[in-house]
Amino acid sequence: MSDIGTTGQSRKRRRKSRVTAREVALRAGVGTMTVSRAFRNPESVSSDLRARIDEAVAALGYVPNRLAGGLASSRTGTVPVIIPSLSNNVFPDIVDGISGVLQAHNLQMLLGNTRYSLEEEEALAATFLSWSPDGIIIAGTDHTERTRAMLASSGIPVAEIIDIADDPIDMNIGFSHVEAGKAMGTYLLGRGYRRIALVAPLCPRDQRALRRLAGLREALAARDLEPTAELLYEDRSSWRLGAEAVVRVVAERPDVDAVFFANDDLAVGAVQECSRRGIAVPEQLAIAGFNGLEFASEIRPRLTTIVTPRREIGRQAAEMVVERLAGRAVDALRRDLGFRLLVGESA
Amino acid sequence: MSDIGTTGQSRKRRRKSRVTAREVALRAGVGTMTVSRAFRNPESVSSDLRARIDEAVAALGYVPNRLAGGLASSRTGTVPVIIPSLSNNVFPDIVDGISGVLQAHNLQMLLGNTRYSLEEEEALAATFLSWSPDGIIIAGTDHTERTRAMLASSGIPVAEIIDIADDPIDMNIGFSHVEAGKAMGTYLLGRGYRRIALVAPLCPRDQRALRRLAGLREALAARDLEPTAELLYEDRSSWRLGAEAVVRVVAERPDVDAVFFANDDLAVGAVQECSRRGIAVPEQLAIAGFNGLEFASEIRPRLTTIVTPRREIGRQAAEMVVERLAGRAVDALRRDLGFRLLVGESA
DNA sequence: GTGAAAGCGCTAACAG
DNA sequence: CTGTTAGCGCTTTCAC
Repeated sequence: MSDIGTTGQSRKRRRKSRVTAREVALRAGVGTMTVSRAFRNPESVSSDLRARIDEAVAALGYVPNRLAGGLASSRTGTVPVIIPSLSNNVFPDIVDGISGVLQAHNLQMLLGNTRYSLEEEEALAATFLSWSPDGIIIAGTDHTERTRAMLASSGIPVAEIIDIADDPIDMNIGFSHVEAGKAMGTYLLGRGYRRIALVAPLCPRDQRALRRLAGLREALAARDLEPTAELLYEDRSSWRLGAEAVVRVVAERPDVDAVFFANDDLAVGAVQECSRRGIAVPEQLAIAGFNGLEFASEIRPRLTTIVTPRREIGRQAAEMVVERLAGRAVDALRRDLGFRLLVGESA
Repeated sequence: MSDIGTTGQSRKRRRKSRVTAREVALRAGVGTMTVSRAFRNPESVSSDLRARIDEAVAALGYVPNRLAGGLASSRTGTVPVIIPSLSNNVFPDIVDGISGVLQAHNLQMLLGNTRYSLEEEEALAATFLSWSPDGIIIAGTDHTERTRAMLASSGIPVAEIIDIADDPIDMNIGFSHVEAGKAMGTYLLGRGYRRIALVAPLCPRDQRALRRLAGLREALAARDLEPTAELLYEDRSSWRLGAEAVVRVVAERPDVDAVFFANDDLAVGAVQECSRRGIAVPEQLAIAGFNGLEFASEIRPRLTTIVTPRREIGRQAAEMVVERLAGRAVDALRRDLGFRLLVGESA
């Protein structure tokens, strides 16, 4: 309607119909079916025809239309991955693990970002499902009812990752955030800390972070203790936020002897701020983090934290999906990969 | 073929054909066309029919098949984004900028990761194009011939981002990495440093990092100087790598008075290592980074670095694509967003 | 405002 | 190993 011919920059709205398999077939003097086969299973076509097809494909610049292929075969070779965030360093690791496996099996990964919103997650799930994916990997085990229903009735392999649930939709691989929090709590108590503060982001929902806190509280409760202070932030976790948080904690509750941060970003920011303010870590204040990101061991004092098997979670989740797609049964539908306490010098 | 009926976990290979628009139409007592319209432009359907359709959709759990829709309309509402890495903190910022805009315009972002390989980039481009995207955003301006050809002939809006080129495929938005490197070089020279070492990752190719070095070399050359040392690493950049690099530089060339790291990760690792080894920064050794990531200003001494307009690049790139799709001409096809020297205490 | 017909480009299923 | 026949489920186009 508003093509600006003169500049040449406004391309034709109606994309010039691409080269089709039939054109290739005509040029190569074969049937379209043979072209189709040559693409998906070259061995199933005689080398003679294959050569002629290859020539035609190259000459015409043919690119198969996957929409048509998907519509006809109802297999698209795509596996959407739905995660809450990209900036959180935790997810790139997971995604890397996933993409390596998928790529090796000629599956295309589609990435969706929920920004920690269950509503956006639901919208993403619906959109992705409307693309007829072969399988789907989704972070977390907390979803809206509709999301669960859609995924459950989709008929494709669904892998929920990072957290573990009692009633997964289908496959589930991760570790218990409650147990991890408890482990850290037990460790801190074992080191003699008693007045422990908790700091976590309250992203509209980061249920997992909250579960870690719950676990820590459990550990305290087992000794008839409770957190000396709790700080929940709305903002996205960052070093700066951790720095601010530790300052607030110390100001409001000078008696606190240890702070558990729900993630390493916060914790590292706090450690740095302490060193700037001359607060001795861990003598005056112990600091613990969560995730075991690279930089946690690069600062001094090294951060005491929980290392999570992120890449492995991604790898195994993708493999489970791949196995299913291959028609093979998956031996363990629910896998708890655990975690590891990494004792640094900060707590 | 190998359905394992007993466990129930091996779903039917042939997914039970989903609810179609016709079933909805039958139930609502309308034509399929009306169902289609009700979905895409509710206002164009009488409220009476719309209500009946809504009821049927809800009752049947109808989800439109986008493959069929895309095939028929040749518009899919998708915009693939091809980037070299996710773990590099630079890209999440860009992707965030992009996704915000796309989401607001009901476009779906598809993310592809090249791992800094032009071959993988080519494969990704081909795959994505085979999904009939509405537009495409791709990091960098260095591509294989075939990638360029495919993108150029695709007929859709193509935005190359982060770097700027003399002959972009279509739209181009970013900043000059050469100029940025030069700016840093000029700054370091202005501060009196003369024996400057360069450290960069030699990811099978991170042309942009190399261009930053080239720019710095230019600045030196303008004063008849050249780098005192150059260290190129194959591995992925990390704090650890930066720490190792600075140790090597100091060991091999104790006369070096400043080190330019091609990214902040390396630089921060180096600063930390120096503080551990008692090397005074910047008195004994000045350190400069590149990108302006959050943590660069959270360590002490604060890192001197170049802040790049990552989010803005993503935002504008997406907007350009959106404008094009709306049929409007884009005023500036090539945009240099510049960069900003952030002077910290490290150099 | 609504519907009927005719594909979009590919692949499943069969026949040869 | 190769070709033919039918669609996949939607949207375009054009009547009504």
